Amino acid sequence: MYKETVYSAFNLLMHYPPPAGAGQHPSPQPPLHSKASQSPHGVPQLSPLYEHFSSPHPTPAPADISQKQVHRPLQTPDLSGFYSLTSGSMGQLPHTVSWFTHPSLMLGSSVPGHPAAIPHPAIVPPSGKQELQPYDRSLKTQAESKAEKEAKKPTIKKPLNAFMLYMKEMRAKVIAECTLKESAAINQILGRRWHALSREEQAKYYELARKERQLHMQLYPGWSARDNYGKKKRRSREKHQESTTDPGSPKKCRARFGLNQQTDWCGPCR
DNA sequence: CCCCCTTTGAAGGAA
DNA sequence: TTCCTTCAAAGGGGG
Repeated sequence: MYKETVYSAFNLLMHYPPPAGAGQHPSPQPPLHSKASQSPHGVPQLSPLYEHFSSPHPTPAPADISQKQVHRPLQTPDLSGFYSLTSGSMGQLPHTVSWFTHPSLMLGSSVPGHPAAIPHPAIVPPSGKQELQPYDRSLKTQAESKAEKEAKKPTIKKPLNAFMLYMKEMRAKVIAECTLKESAAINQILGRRWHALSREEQAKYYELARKERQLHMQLYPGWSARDNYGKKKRRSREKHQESTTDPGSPKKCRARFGLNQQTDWCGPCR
């Protein structure tokens, strides 16, 4: 059933491409959920994409989809459109960064008892593991059961941003080139390469990320990034404090030295 | 077993 | 409006 929702959302997007000019600027796209009105590049923000989901398309607006999307009629997936989008209009991005393969958006059937029921990769149990066999439930209080039920609620992951999509695509290549395996080191390289990309090249990923966010919002209308706060164990605040000797990340370093985050290199961190 | 590291960007809350 | 915090992915390292 979820698949149909994905296909529907996908078809929706195919019918309602980004506004004219979208994707021509590599600047981050306007937040779909909110608030900021200016991109880090200083490029005027595009209008919210919700506008493109209004009539005349018969598909209900996001607010209408809430809680009722599973009842939407099945739509035939338009795979030709999908492939043309990912390998054509979106450049040479591999399918690994497509909506259908991106774990946070790749949906499986979650219909209970359905023979083909496959858990949704984006909706993962908090532990990421299968549940153990229940022990004596009679020993649990109602409050405990409630708390446990709450804790076991599946997690809907955040949609990937442009850089995350870029990382997903380029990681294997960097690993092959550098024979490195540590993700921290790989990510540093990817961060530098990201800044070395032209705006046109980055635009592909910003556009893809925008569509990811849009589809995510379609699929989970009431979802908030805040929902996942606290689900990860975080390191102590003390460790987050910057030391005077450690230059920190290039981002922080640029901020400290008053450099442009988008165009300036951070010498000490390079 | 599970958190840390490391990156950028999005989002939300506080000031 | 600005600043800060958290979380998305990834997988080796280390407690």
